[in-house]
Amino acid sequence: MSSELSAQEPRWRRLPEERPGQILSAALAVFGERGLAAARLDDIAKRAGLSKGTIYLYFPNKEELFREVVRHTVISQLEEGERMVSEKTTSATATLTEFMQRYWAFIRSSQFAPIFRLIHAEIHNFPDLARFYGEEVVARGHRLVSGIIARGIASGEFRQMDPAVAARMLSAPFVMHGLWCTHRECFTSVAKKSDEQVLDELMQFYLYAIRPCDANQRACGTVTP
Amino acid sequence: MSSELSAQEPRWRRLPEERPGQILSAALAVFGERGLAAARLDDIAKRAGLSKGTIYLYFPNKEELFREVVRHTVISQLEEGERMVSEKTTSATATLTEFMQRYWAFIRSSQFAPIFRLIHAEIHNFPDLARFYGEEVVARGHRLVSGIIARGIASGEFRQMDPAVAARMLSAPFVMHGLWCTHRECFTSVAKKSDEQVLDELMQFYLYAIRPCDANQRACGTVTP
DNA sequence: TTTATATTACTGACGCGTCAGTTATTTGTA
DNA sequence: TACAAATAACTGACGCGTCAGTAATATAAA
Repeated sequence: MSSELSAQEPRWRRLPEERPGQILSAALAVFGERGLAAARLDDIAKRAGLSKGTIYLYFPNKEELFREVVRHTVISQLEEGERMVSEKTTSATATLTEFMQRYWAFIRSSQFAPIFRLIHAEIHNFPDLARFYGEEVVARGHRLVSGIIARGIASGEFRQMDPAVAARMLSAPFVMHGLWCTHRECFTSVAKKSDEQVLDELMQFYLYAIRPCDANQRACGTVTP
Repeated sequence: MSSELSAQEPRWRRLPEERPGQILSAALAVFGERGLAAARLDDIAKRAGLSKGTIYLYFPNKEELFREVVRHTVISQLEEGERMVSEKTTSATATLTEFMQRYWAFIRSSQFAPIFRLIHAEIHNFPDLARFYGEEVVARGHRLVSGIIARGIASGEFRQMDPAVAARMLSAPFVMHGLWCTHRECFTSVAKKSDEQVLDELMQFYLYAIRPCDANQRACGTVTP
């Protein structure tokens, strides 16, 4: 009924190496759209091009699959971040500029928004994952930025300030603008802006916010000890 | 069997005026914790101190209850915001400072985080609600800030810049820090900070970011047309 | 032929929504 | 004021659909 003459294309192939990855990325997509509870394993299976039973060959249950989706995605992002870090030692401003460009690209990638949504949606039910994310991703990212900022302060490129605070003040608008841009149809504030424009606005605003107040560098902004 | 001597305390009272509000606030709490799909109507009923059937006397189904929760909460917040706006006409800086204090209080209230979570979690399933939120709350808030900023630019209190951009750059870090502070146990970056400290950091950073570059006011930051 | 891999068909728990029945309150009547 | 009768508000058990998870079966590879 299905295939007319079908030169015996096998109905399916054994791909035990690739399955976990296929399942995880399909699951990320479906979880990201529907949320954990409303996501159906049948939909994940269909999206991954296999059947529901197969998922249970690789993951013990839905909850553990969810955990693995988050861990896997977050960790792969971390590793990508690591690569970004081990870089040249130009001026702090140049380093920061490049960091912001890459950070924005990461935030606008297809992985960021769903993971953000999932973690915040399930923060009560999976406090361990949220903790892991908060420490291994958010705090870690903040520490990375902190380092650049501290270097810039020392060199006189940036004004005197708490680098940890400065890191949060960079991260926060990037993340929020990422969310807004992911749903431009809802958030009219960024509806007519391109990603490049938004990045530009973010960079200009931030660089102004951390620059020394006068050319010949003396501490002026209030310093948080 | 149940009540020993019980001077016939009635098992329940007829409160048709108050029921919708009770149900809505219980629903906000449960939806906020569990998400739409995982929330049980029995739990909402229990929390509101009544039975599941009663909910269906006031709301046609779970989905419509959800819509009403979002609309009701968002609108009541809007009205509170309106009241805040119709205020004195002091300097733009003073107005902005007071706005930031109230904005932070609102973001740290018990209503903000669950609503934010719900809207972002269900953005695919309830695009109408998300749109409503994006336009009637986010964009509207941004317009409000825009106005203050524009006034400050005109008076020379703030540097030359696009007020719409400035509004987003205020909103974004406030919202993100609100989320982080709501889950301090996960986000170590703000774990040891009090709400007041965080607000202080936000205000100082932002006010520095929008102040004119030199005392005798000339445009200096790059201006986005 | 054997085994690992995958599919299909099935089961059982769970929760939404319903509605027959119960309880509080109001209204009519003495 | 007392006490039915009528009505409005509310309850909770149950039907029914929907999946998560499992068992039985099929197919590819070795």
